[in-house]
Amino acid sequence: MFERPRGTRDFGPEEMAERRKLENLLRKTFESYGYREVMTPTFEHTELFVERSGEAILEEMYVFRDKGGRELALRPELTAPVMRFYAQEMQRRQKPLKLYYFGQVFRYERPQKGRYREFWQMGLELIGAGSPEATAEMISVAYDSMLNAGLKNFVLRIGDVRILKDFLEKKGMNTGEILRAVDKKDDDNLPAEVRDFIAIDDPKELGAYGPEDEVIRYGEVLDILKSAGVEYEMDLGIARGLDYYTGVVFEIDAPSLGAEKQICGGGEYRLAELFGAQPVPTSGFAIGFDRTLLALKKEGFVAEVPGPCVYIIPSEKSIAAAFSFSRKLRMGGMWVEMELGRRAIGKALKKASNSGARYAVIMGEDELRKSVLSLKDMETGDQRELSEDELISVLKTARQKRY
RNA sequence: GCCGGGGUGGUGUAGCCUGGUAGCAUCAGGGACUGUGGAUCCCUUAGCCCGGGUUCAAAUCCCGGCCCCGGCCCCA
Repeated sequence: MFERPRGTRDFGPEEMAERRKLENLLRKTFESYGYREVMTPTFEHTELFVERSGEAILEEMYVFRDKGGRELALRPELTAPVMRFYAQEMQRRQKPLKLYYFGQVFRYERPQKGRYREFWQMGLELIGAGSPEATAEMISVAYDSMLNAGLKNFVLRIGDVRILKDFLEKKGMNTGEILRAVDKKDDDNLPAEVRDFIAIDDPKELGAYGPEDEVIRYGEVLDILKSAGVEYEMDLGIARGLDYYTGVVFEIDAPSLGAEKQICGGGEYRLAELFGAQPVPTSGFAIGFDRTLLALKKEGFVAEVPGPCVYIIPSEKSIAAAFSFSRKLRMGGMWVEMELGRRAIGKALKKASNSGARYAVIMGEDELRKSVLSLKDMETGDQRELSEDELISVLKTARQKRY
């Protein structure tokens, strides 16, 4: 027997129903804000990701050399590919350009709950709009995504790395170590003044800090969101690892997930230049699809498993007729199952019942003699004999109601 | 990369400490029920993660590997 490679998963029909349901809820939210989907390759030149994130990520990527000697990597994230796509082919599109994506990404890390080597991200890039309202809107897409997905227990935190870094620089403490401790809220390893700074929870108290224009922008973003009813916490301790974030940043946590609780992260960044495009204000975020689903399932998220509209049970003599009748119904868009195992009627009805079928149609010897079909309502148990046309109209009505 | 827990039919589990016939439930297939479903009863298929060691004998004890789970590190 073969085993799955470490950190990968198989998804059965029930799980796929859940995944598609969440995917559709998120897509609808993104599209309600005018984002349009793009897709990029699953692998890229390794250099693309190194350029974006630094040499260190080589350790955490699936990298390989192809037969032509090219250095390639399975994508570990989608912002760089999308920005590469933008730089290459979409620079002259009308701004703001709103792009979203959904796809799997790969990271060579030690798997644990909510952390896999192949996982899915849905995210967006807002290109060519840097106003406070643009950023506020981008954040509210993420917030609404969680609301529309039905997630109850989540926390949106909003910070600003430009203000944070300005503060730390002025104190001469802008080191990676401090940044990590800040990001982790590791109070024991933080100087008191840093602790006090990241504890500020009202933008009005930022007057004494700088840069002034950024403090104003940050406050505006927060005001807009607040007046729109978006619930958030101010958190200047969000460092978001990378250098290319330029201003407002945010994260969403699902506390129920434990160690791997971050389900969304993003902010304002500068990346276009890195890929050879004209400088353009950009922001975006990525939702960890799998973690979001895990959090939802802890709250009872389920995908309804639909059953067929009709289950058709032929006798041996009516197989051909049943086959073509089934096809006729399917052409009308109906979900139709025909008994394929030549089971006795009792067994076939049990099958029909287990499949969740609304109706069963029996095309047996008796029906054949009388030139009728028997329609059995699987919920009430009622059964009556109808002509083919009558049956079709009953099924069409039922379908409009429920299917 | 580090620390800890675990891996028994498709699924969920008992057995492991104290070595000696792998048990239960569920699902699936079939039958009781020769034209009427969800009940009941019966039958069948199917299992000790992999490799090595100790032993007369290993699911059980020991070592290594693989995989899963919780945490640390990392987290674009």
